Amino acid sequence: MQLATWNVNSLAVRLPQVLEWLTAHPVEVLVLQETKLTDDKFPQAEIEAAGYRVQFHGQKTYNGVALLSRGDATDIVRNIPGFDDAQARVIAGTVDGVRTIGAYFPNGQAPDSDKFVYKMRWLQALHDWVRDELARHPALVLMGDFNIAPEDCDVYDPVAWAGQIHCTPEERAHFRALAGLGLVDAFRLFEQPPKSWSWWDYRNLAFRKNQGLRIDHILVSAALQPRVLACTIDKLPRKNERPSDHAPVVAKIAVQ
DNA sequence: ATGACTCCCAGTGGGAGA
Repeated sequence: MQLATWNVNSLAVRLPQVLEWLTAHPVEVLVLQETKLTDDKFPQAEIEAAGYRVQFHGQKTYNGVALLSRGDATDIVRNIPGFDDAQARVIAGTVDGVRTIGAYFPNGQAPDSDKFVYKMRWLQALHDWVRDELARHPALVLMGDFNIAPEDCDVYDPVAWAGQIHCTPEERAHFRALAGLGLVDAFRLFEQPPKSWSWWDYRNLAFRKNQGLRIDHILVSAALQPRVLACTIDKLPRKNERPSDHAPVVAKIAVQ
């Protein structure tokens, strides 16, 4: 089975691209971030017409997440239980025996900002919740827009980005803490082309110059790791006429 | 270079994203 994550930066704008991508890549699971739609405006009928079930959790203007699946998704959770949050950032469900968590991690804006403080609180709450989820569901995938570049090799200019948002030691420590729960970065299980990014700034011809960051990730639990067959970033949608600034990340997992 | 682009809600500009 294939699972994918994609920050679409407005599903209202990107729905045609998502449907086109699903036709070419009929993955079993796709989680979306930054849908930017309240639930009453979510394009449920169009997605179901494409052969997917869908769960969603959105709000006006910002954030918003969705879980698309071929099979039934059960035990749906919206946002982090016990963490009071006005922002719609998490959707989880169990599909084909795999506990699937789709998340839009806070951006954090700048290390000295209130938004960074929120990002740290959110990361701690996510960590504690995922630890509990793993105890209940050994086969687990945590994927989405992490807004963290875990290593310098995930940054096109690590010197310029040193200490900047997405690259601070605090954010990277949180990423390692998630790994410490027994989760592994599926992308790094395989040899990858150097300068592999999942996001490129809209500005300054960044995509054409391949100046980007790898901040969208698929983390798999230890129980699932032996079943991971591949993990790739699909740059093609970034070449569309009106692209999201993020590209989809796809993992292939052997069916038991 | 406190920029650049895109989205949203707004309303002929500004916040946020990363």
